[in-house]
Amino acid sequence: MLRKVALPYMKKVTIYDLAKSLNISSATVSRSLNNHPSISEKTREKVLAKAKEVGYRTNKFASNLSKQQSNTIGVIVPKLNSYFMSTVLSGIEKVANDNGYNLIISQSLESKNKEILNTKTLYDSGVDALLVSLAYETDTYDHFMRFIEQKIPLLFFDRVFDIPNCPIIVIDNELAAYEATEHLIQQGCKNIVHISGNFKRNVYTERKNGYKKALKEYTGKFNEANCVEHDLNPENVDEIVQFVKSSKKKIDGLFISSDTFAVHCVKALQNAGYKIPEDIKIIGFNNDPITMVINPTLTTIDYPGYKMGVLAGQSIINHLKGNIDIESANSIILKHKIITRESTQL
Amino acid sequence: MLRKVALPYMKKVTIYDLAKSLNISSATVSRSLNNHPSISEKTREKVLAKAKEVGYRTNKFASNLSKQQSNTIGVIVPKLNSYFMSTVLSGIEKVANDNGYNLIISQSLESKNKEILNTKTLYDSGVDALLVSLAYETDTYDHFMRFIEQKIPLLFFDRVFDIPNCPIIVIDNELAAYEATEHLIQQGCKNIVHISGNFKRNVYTERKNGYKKALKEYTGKFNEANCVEHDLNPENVDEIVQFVKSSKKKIDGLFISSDTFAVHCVKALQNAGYKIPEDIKIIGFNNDPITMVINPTLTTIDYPGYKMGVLAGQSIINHLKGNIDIESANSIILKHKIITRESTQL
DNA sequence: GTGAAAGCGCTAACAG
DNA sequence: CTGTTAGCGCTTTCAC
Repeated sequence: MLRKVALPYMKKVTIYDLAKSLNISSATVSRSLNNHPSISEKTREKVLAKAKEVGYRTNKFASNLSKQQSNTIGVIVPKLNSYFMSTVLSGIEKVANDNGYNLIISQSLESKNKEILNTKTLYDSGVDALLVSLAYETDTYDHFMRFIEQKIPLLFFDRVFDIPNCPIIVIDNELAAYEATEHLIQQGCKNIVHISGNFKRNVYTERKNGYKKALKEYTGKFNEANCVEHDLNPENVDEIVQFVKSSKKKIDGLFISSDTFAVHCVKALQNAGYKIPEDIKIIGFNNDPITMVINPTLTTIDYPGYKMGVLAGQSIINHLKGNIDIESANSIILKHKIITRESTQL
Repeated sequence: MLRKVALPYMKKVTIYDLAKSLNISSATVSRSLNNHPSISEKTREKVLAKAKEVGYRTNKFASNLSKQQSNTIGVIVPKLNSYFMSTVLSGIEKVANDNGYNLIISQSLESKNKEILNTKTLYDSGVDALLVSLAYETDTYDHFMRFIEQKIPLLFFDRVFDIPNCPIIVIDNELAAYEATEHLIQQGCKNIVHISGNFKRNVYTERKNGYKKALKEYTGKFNEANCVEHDLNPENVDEIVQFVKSSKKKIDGLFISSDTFAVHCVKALQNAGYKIPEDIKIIGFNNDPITMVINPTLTTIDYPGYKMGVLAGQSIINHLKGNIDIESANSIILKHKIITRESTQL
């Protein structure tokens, strides 16, 4: 049987109710509730006590409507369910919550269109600020201009755009990639292949650059064909095995831009008869927990997700609270760290 | 240099502006914008066109204040950054977004107090409905009563309470555990130990029951001491190794309530000289992707996280939209599936 | 230190 | 089909 759901019925208590029962004005109640300086300690306490007694809860909509701000922060991420992203989110949530902000989280699912939609929704929802990590596909930033025009703080993290005056939080991907490649070279690899994501995204191009730089510096040689742009989808891991197999020059090193994908590569290559690290040395990226339980354990780049989230949250909240050093806020570069494990060492 | 951040300056356009520039009333504008049936196609189009032209965006606060509803759904989860939870969230987000709902997500971090706080915040934020998966610690449900009293739809998923009239979405943990244990028995295990989380939580007690049931049915014996209550924190995996080592009767089977922890157990036991599955057979729970890349691949119970999220979202939205079969809505039990892999088979 | 009153932008009952 | 109008609950000048 289908029927309409009953609606709330318990009468909500408003500041007027409080005012009436205390014989004061609603304005005084409001001020007391908000710790306005020009209110006597006595009345404030009276109000607070009464409020507590009757279970008063402030109506955010009325308050937001009046104040024209929402105390919520919007977040757009490519995917919720990746170790890295959920860790970042966890950090953002922590500081947001500690500072009395709500979070509205949405995922672009790597689609530019969805990202644009998310952007609209969050704008309409009246978020006070927006935190975003870009979708694979996104190659323009018109949809963010609305926020910039309205001076709604906008911050990119990890997968970022370089928009003037728009702060970003990243790691030094180029340097990290340089170190990863350097490590492989030092381990004796003579033919290192780099497997990465969509080169539209800063993180992947920068890593490619680092890879290239290390190669040039150490060997003087760099072969564009050794940079594989891939969707990093585990289902397509066979393409990598094929690539390795069919290479004329024996491949003995793999620098892969994602731990999860790297781990699948390890598996697939082992199944194809390759020994890791004897035949091929492999280094991943992210320091996903998975890297420690696989066999062999995976050398990787530690990438501080939680910290990135915390910093993103803090920066934007500082910004919102108005106390920010504008000059220095434009970008934060977090430290990464190479973690050497069995997959690159004999 | 520190200074206040500039505030928005672009004039917002309201329905009054639209009304004026079209020489109609604001009510008509409002109706047009909301596709009210009793509005002529002509005016509606006129309004919509104008709205688009001037970049009108509805003010949610005013609308919510007036309608007394927010179009947002609150979610409380123990942790954002677990494979399972982020997958569930991904599912919830998908349907919420498709149906024009926003999501406010918060994490309890397994703490009852934080959960209570989250509960308050979300209530104050005026969520239309609440989706929750309980913290480890939570053992009372007073903090949810507010929602029930106010008839704000409340739904639990995965880690649930049995509150009258409160729908839940779960899997049949007992049956799943039964099957897991049965599988180990059939593989020849004579002394199976169960390692699980806090037995306060339904998911863990139910699994324990299933384990017990299978043992009783097949062997007639059940030993309480073989049920290990553990925090499932990888850092404490040594405790398990110790437990196994010091057992008088040789342990040859392990049913572990969490894949991530199981994987760490596999590693630690291997390091301690045990062969998996030769010495000890191990089965996990969740079908986390990690199970497929570890060596040996881990037998586990497939646990449909994304689907759970989608269903949770759909149920609650159906509820909100008023078209729900109240009688049948009280619980949804999703199908699980045992996935046998190398860790339990010779 | 406190009160009166004018909004904030939208919705919905009522009237026509 | 459209307009008038009274809120929704809170904030914030402007007086006193």
